Amino acid sequence: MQENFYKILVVDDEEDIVEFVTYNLKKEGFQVNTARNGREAIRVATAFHPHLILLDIMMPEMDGIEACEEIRATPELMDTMVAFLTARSEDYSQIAGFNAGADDFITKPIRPKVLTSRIKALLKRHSKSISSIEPPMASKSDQEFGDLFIDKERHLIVVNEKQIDLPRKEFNLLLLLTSKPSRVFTRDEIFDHIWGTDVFVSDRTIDVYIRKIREKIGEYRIKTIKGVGYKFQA
Amino acid sequence: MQENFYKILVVDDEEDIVEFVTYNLKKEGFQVNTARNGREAIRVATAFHPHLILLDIMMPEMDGIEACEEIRATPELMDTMVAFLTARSEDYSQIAGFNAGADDFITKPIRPKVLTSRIKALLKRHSKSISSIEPPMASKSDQEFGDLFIDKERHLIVVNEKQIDLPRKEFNLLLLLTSKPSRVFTRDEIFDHIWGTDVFVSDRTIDVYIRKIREKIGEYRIKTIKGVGYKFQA
DNA sequence: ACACTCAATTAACGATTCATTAACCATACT
DNA sequence: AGTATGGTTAATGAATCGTTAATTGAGTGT
Repeated sequence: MQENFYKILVVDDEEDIVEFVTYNLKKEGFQVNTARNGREAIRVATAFHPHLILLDIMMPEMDGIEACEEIRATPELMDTMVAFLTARSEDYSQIAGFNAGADDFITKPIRPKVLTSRIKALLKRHSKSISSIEPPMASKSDQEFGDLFIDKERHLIVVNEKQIDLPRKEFNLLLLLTSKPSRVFTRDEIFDHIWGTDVFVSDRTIDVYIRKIREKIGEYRIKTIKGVGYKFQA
Repeated sequence: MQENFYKILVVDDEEDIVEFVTYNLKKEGFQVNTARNGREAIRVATAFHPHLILLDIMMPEMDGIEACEEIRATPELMDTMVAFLTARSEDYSQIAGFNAGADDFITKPIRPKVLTSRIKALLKRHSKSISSIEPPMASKSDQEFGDLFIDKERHLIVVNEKQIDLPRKEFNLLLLLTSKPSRVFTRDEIFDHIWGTDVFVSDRTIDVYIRKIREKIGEYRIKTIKGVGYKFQA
């Protein structure tokens, strides 16, 4: 299964859980988006068109059951699967969940292994029943280096399970360096790649970006080769 | 550099660009051939045996990345350099180019001056042998001498499985000596290649660098030929 | 149209590393 | 022994990089 084709929307009001789940899904190569409550989930889902929505039941604003019902009532989200995240104790909610149109339940506490294998099984089952799933486009999967993930689609990185947004230039520069780890990129190459041959910026500009990136991903990852350039090490 | 010795293959599906680039390269005395897509490029390249292929990324039939991969997998084209023509950094596809084995990239819009100077630098680097000395021994692959590896791309050497960084001048000097093992390089030759003919440095400078290199790679590897120069032995 | 925010860049200075030289030592050859 | 050449170390000078803060400018929302 080419995971990076599949899009998953994670919905929970607890930031910790969202991050934890997102982290683990991304590590498996899924495209992930998040929402904090049911209402937000609907909004994001209609734009993001996920294959699967992981939905917490208890949430402010609009709870999971309601959200699921609305999703099921939305034609564009017809083929979207919904799996509820529930605490083990609240099994009573499962009944309501299935009635609302859930495809599966995943119980907290969440074990990464269980989560991903469950999701893969779900998606596999689903894709068989749906004819319209296209082969994944060749889009290069997100890169991963130890505890650093680079998510091109969402234009952010994940360091130590924390999402960090990078401005465009920082992101492009990081992307360039990581495109071939250990390779030394000269300042000229960097200028060409990020600014192009017809733009001239000060010498110190690159240093400043390197500084900002190092602040965010850790000092040791980008190495300076004096008189030559910079390289990223995995 | 004897430009009319070098053969360049220009590959792009946009007629305008091909003509523009071809015109400028011919004006500089290069032999130029063209192709309109990746598949054609492979075909022409195997017959034309260019020193350098300028490859657009986005093309019908077979894109630049694929073409590059195939070129890299073709033994006869082992020593051919590949430079991608790419739009600016916003398009991430170019970054895949490095992984496909690109030697360089040139960003559009193309400026004739930049284009030709870049190409000359590339060809010079490639025929990595030093201008006056010897026929270009091609392979740009890393060099290996017993337990000494020289990795140009990462700008480091590996001795006894230990990675050691060399400052620029040390690195260049080592590269010069190893470019033709056992050949004796006179002090004058070393000066010419490392410093150029217009810079004058003290006599002892070379000795100091030799000392530093010997410290790092072992004493026995660089031999002094008194009254003549130095040579590296594999 | 306004302020507000933040990315992008530059400016100014500090810090580090590299390159080079100076000064002296060692060796080989005549 | 004397001279020429190379070797070694430490000190100086030069180039390059790092850092912080300030400035500019584009975009966003009111």
